[in-house]
Amino acid sequence: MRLDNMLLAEGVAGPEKGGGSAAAAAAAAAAGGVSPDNSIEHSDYRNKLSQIRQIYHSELEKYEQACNEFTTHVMNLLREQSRTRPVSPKEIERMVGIIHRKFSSIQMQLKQSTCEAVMILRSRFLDARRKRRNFSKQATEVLNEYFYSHLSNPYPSEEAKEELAKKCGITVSQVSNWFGNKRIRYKKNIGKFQEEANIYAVKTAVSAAQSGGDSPNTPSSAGTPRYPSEGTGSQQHPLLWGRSSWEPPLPTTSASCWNRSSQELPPQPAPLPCSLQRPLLGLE
DNA sequence: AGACATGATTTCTA
DNA sequence: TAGAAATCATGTCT
Repeated sequence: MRLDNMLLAEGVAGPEKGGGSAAAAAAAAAAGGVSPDNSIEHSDYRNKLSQIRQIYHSELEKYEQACNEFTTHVMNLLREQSRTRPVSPKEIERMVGIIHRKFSSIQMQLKQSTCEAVMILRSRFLDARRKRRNFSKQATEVLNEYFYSHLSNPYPSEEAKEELAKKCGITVSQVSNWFGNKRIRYKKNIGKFQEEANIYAVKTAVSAAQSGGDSPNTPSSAGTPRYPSEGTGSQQHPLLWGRSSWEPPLPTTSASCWNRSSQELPPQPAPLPCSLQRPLLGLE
């Protein structure tokens, strides 16, 4: 029964019209992404689902036919036997019951394997990792601008995340993912990001100079040359992220760690690891 | 084809 | 429960 329900829900069993499209739409919605080529993948999903559906129905038909044929065959046999021995209606009923049970268990297997096929298709369709798309250049730019102009505390608030998400045309959780990835990758390899940081520092500085104020997305904080001083007033590199005392794997360059607690409290001028004593971003 | 980049997921922790 | 860290899976570049 559960298998039946599932096949019905997936549009494999049940009426042909629109079969699967609802499920595909639901799957697409669950996937969360609003990719431009969604319709392509959507139709791909539908095609595959209708393939499964076709196989399922043709197999089902075959089984039903075979079941009927076998039943009549057995009935004929019993009829023949009734000439030589008494065959009660009860016996006939029993035989038919056995045959039907056998065939329904075969049908069950068919349903089960169809369900599996649908699940695999669905998981492929839904698995966001499989359909990962890089963000647009403009979106990455917006995120990077925010990140580098908040280097001292790259933890956007919920509102900031929402605003960034809106600007970038992505979801809030994608923004969170992006910042999570960015923070960890930045910390792991600051050297590699210095050039990028410098570029955004210049950008922010230029746009600040042009607008004669803060850049629109960095209302309260300073851009990179002005950057890390967000709240600290310190000229030291105040990067102190990381909820636990994070130690850089290679304390060669101006390593840093962020402190989650620094989100709530204005960053303390405080105990920077010696590795933070040098200015960051190759601006020394 | 392989290396690297990057978005998403999983696991763990405070 | 948000974030760190590790890892996965795909995209992109050479």
